[in-house]
Amino acid sequence: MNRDLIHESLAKKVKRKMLSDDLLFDIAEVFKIFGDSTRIKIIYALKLSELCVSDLAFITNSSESAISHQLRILKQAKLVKARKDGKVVYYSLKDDHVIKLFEIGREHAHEL
Amino acid sequence: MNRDLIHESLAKKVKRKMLSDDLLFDIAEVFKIFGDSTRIKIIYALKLSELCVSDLAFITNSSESAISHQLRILKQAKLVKARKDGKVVYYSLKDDHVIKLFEIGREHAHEL
DNA sequence: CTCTCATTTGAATAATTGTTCATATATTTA
DNA sequence: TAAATATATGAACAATTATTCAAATGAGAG
Repeated sequence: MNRDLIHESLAKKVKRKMLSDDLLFDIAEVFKIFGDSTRIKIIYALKLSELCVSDLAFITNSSESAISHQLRILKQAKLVKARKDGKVVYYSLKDDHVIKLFEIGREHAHEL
Repeated sequence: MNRDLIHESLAKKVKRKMLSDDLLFDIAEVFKIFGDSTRIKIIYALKLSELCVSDLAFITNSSESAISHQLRILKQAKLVKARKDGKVVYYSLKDDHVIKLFEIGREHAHEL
């Protein structure tokens, strides 16, 4: 790991220009949220309409518990917001940013 | 999992409009690639310059082996391309799409 | 041809993570 | 108040995955 650098000046220059580890970590975290089939399904469904947990369970063919766990993760990541009405909790996307990220991922997936 | 639907007609309508499981899976796969600190570091470094394995190891403070493993994943996902010159293999980003995705992730991370 | 160097590869390990199951909470209804 | 329903939660389990280490390629230099 500490051998001589092949392109010392270039490598050092790039290293200086790197974003902070913290920021790069946070960026990776954002993508990690999108990197799961169930969550991507939830996001796309919520792009179409505000929905409650059992709707999402039906739409994605998963259990209510699994959906609830994933919604918690999406909420913590500030990608979805919740609205409670009686026993039912309605979820929706937090902002258009989420849709934008989804669409670019979709474009790229389409290119494969 | 098979109880009555709360919003039957809405849920069925959304389910009909869902993208195919295969496509949604592929979209999640794309994001999964970006969802790792080491790979995000590699991507950002390659955004700044074409670099070889040991450059990347130095820049990201990882072992050459770890970088090589991750580069294989990035190459399989068609996010980077390789050019060999003697003993050295130079890596670079495959297209601007990668940068676009990175930048949107960065914007979102910034908002947290 | 042998030595060195850059990279790759495979197996092993450790850590993370998504789902399930059982149970808990909260709210409505009888 | 008790029963029913929608959602949430915690622990356990299985599966995935990133890194490390040792060894193998592959290419240039002596």
